[in-house]
Amino acid sequence: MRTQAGHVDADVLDGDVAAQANAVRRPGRPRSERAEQAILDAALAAIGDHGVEGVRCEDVAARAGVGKATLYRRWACKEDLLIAAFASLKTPLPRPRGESAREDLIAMLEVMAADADDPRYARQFALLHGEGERFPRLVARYREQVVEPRRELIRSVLRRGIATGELRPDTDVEIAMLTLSGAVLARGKHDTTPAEPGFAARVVDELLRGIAAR
Amino acid sequence: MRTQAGHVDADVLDGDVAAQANAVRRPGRPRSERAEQAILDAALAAIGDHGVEGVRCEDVAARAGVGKATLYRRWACKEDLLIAAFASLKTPLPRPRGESAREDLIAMLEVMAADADDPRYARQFALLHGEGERFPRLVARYREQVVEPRRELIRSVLRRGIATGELRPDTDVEIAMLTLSGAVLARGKHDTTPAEPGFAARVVDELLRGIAAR
DNA sequence: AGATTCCGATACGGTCCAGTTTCGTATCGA
DNA sequence: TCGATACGAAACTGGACCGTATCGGAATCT
Repeated sequence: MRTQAGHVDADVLDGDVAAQANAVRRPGRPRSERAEQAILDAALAAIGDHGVEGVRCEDVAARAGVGKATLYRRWACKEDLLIAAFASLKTPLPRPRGESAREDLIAMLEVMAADADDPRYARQFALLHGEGERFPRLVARYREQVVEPRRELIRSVLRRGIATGELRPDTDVEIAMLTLSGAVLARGKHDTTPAEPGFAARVVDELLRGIAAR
Repeated sequence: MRTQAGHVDADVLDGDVAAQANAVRRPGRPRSERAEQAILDAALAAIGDHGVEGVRCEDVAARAGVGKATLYRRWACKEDLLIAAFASLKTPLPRPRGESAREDLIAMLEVMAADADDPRYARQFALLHGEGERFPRLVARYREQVVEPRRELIRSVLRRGIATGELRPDTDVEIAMLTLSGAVLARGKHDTTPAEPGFAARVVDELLRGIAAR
């Protein structure tokens, strides 16, 4: 029993909402909302600098200008903190405008490519490729809340394109989705491809028209 | 000065070759070749189980049925051991048969997809996505010796296909390469796509003919 | 035989770091 | 003002793990 009274697991998921809904105000000095946000921001910065495994709670507290106790009063362990930090990093996906599959896909990939260039996100990719052993709940949550929604959005755009006749009816949606998102993943930050401008459009167009002659 | 006499850095890269070339036989009991191989195998198994960061030298020695001293007599530090372990894991890439770009690409992707399903390899992907901070030399070596050769091979197949007229002359080789290898990367082990049979062929074909209607 | 180097096993020192505790102080409701 | 809780700072505990040292014994050379 590590969490204190009033701090149940749900707080990890959406602490602010639960805190406000929980109208029974506790006596004593209220927790600093500023500190809370500073900790989450510091955690994200630390992830960006040292990777998920490399985050040190002491460092996070120092960056946030906060004592470690303040941190552990809110989250029971490191993984809970990381989960909350990722949850606080909201990336609104572009709503497909629905006019053309091509444009929607380009918009999607542009957002994903921009995210991949943000170190706070780039580190998260490692979670899916072996690093996540120490934080299984974090990995599961990341997949549910970040990876899968994006994939499903791409799938839906592809399906709509098939329905409207813009795309071939025999398109393998799953393969096309993996091809598109994989290109962004493979580009990464690490090699000689620094933030090319038309990257997303070129990927989409190359897949759309195919590279076979004729 | 940690390495012993006769053990220079080159040994880390290709210990066996250097040992045989170094014909000056040292007095005393020779090092066990069996132990050496057992350690490398154990290291690869440990990487597969716990990831690059999760490998414990103590565990590697135990798996190999070897004392830790035997391990440190050969490699000065953990990173050197990991480098040697990766180096010992040779994956012969298929020689492009050159008859058709399509077949060569499929063969390439099949090998890469099979590797991605091997936990000993799968963990390595994490190196490229943030985990490698602690082992910079390992990351550099992995990129040089594993990632780049594969990419270049794909590029060369694409270029040849353009030259023979099988592929469109205005194909963006880099984009196509990222798309193909990215699909393998994105598939990963982690989601609901367990070792599908025709995966590689479907990726290649979808890119070749395009998904746009008409 | 004797010197030398290796072997597996085990104990040890040192560092890093998650999580706890303590302390003096600040902020709330009553 | 009083009780309760929060705050930052810092000390502390305990475990994990890298790398070293030491041991008795084995293999190989001269």
